[in-house]
Amino acid sequence: MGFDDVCNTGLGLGLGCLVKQEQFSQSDHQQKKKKLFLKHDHFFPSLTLGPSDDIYQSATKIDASKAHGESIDLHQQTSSLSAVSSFSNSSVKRERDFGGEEVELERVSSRVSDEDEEGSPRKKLRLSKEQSAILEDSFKEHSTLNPKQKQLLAEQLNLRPRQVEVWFQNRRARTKLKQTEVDCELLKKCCETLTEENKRLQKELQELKSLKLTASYCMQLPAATLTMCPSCERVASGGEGPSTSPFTIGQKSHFFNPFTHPSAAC
DNA sequence: ATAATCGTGCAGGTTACTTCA
DNA sequence: CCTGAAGTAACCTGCACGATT
Repeated sequence: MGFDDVCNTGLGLGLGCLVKQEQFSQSDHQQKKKKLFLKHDHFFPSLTLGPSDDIYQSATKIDASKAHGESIDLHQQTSSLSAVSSFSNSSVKRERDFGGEEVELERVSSRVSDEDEEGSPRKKLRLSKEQSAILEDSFKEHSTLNPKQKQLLAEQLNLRPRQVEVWFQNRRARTKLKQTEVDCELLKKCCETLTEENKRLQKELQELKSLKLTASYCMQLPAATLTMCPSCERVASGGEGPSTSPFTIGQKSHFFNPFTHPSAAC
């Protein structure tokens, strides 16, 4: 009935999530991790990949309020970043670039405390509107980064690769959270629809039961043998067996619908 | 061929900071 | 000015996987 029209999901909570092929052609490493993506990251939510107003609202407001231009903003962030670097206990790790040669990249180890020698708490920069926009564009292209893309983005944005990496991780998490909320809302609606459908069917069942009792009483026949077809008005007794009976109550094709045949009642 | 080890990246969760109503 | 909520950068932990030994 209307359920599919309302829900139109088939409860298949792919729910508008499409497999994004691009994700599987990011890099050799990511191709190798295809299984992992299939498990975790093969949905590409339709609602959250565009620049989400609520997500970027604050950043926009910040920049609008600053009104000093990007250069100042970037400069502030640069100094902020250098401050971060100074206390980040930056362990130098080696990341392979695509030529196979190893490039030394300053990298904040995620397993190392982010306090510097003085024990000052971690600083937190705010990405500028421009930086956010570029990151967002990149995320639209591919929600994961290979090392070279990460490095290029970091250079372009004057950020550390680690910061780009973290931004993408957080962005994926936000996307997933949004999608989960959407899915949850959809499930709620489906649940409500199913509940109503269930109520309606229960009610219909009750009416059918009472109708059946009334009909059997009027015809003075045992309820078990009542097999009259309302359309052809032929009556078959229960003793004739299902093979010879043109219909039974249980047979859907001849099932009497009291709602479409109200005049057939006694 | 197989197991152990290492490096890396990710998801999920948390913390700490910023901004704003 | 104070405060709580929301947003988010940065971090931690555990896991999976591939490469190397």
